[in-house]
Amino acid sequence: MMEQELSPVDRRTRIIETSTELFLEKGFAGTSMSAIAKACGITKASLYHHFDGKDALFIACVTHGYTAALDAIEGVAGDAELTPKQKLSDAVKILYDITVESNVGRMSPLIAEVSRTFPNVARSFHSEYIEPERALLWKIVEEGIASGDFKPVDQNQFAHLTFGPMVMLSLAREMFATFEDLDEHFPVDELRDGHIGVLLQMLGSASD
Amino acid sequence: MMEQELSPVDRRTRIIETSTELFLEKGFAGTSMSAIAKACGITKASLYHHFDGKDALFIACVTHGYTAALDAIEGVAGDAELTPKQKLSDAVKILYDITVESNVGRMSPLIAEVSRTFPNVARSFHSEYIEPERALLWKIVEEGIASGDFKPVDQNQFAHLTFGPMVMLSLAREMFATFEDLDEHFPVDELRDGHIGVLLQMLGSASD
DNA sequence: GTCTATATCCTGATAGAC
DNA sequence: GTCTATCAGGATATAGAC
Repeated sequence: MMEQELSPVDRRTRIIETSTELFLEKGFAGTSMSAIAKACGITKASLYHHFDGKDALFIACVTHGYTAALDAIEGVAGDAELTPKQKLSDAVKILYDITVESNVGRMSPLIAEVSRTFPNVARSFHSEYIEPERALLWKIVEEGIASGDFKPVDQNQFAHLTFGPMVMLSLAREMFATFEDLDEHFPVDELRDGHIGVLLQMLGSASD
Repeated sequence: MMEQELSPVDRRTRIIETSTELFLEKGFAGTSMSAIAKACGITKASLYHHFDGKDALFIACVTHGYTAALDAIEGVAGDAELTPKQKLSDAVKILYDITVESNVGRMSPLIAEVSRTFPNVARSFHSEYIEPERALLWKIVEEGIASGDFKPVDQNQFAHLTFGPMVMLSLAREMFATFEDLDEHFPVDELRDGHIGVLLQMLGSASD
């Protein structure tokens, strides 16, 4: 099968995905437009045809994938077939996937890097991604409290203890990405499942 | 009082502290040697007299402060006057201080940024800082388990749930450093105290 | 130890042909 | 939309006087 011609939007998406990889590897300032162009197989001038500049490209990278990630959690939160306990368990599993594995989730150190230079990037990351994510999770907990499945907890405290471990795991796996024994030091599935157990215990819904 | 002459080692320390601030603000690649020299009130050439290059300076910044941070926790872990519960509570408080407020703790996004370029920096951060920190905390928990004050828990799981929230808090406060309502979104003391409560609950030592 | 001056390379970004 | 060629500025790093 021969190489398919790409539509403009697909080509833009390809550039975004390629440059996101590079940003994640070398940081924002450490990734040059030349390097991105080369990785995309085009010249710098062509790259500048698609994006107004490095800042605009970076912002596109950060924004890309917000909705897909949020939709995944929304799918669980809105599933009428599931009990609150199942919803929470499934939602946290998806959040681990998003935070630890996906590009959106792995972006946090990059946001920190540019937070002073592009405060608006941090703002949008917070309002368009972090806040909706927290709200979706909290919706599940609130429902469980209302139905009597969960006992009342403080919202900020619960978010702190839910997102904290998975964010650290994501950060640690970026920091120590070159370790050959990364999975031994930071095993995602094992830590995630134990974490879910503790959260259900907190909500007074520990054992079956 | 007139400006005191600085010893060579103090001058080096001053450069390290000044450049650490800049690295934290703009990242590694985003901070130039010119900017560092200017902030230190010397020229680039003088800066290169003290450090072999940007890499060496950065590594000095990361390494600087390991011991001071670890000594603080060791002081609590070794205090014979305290009960295991008090030790744990005090240690976590100190860990919050270190992780959220101190330069060493705030370095994580920087390590992530350079993790592929300088894998040895990540290695040393892990072996000289992260691992000793985990070991000191675990020593407290083990003692509590041995004395019957705490019930047995899994080491990795406990570390995941202890360090996770504080690391995320540190990262979030870096990411959203420009927010005027930062303390409202991420209040350190409140989240920390609630977190300690949950940890003690996990260890079966919840209420007095 | 600090300076001025400079070397060398790479950066983000653009002009204009095809 | 992609290319070659080019710009002005900034990057790391060094040479050599004081």
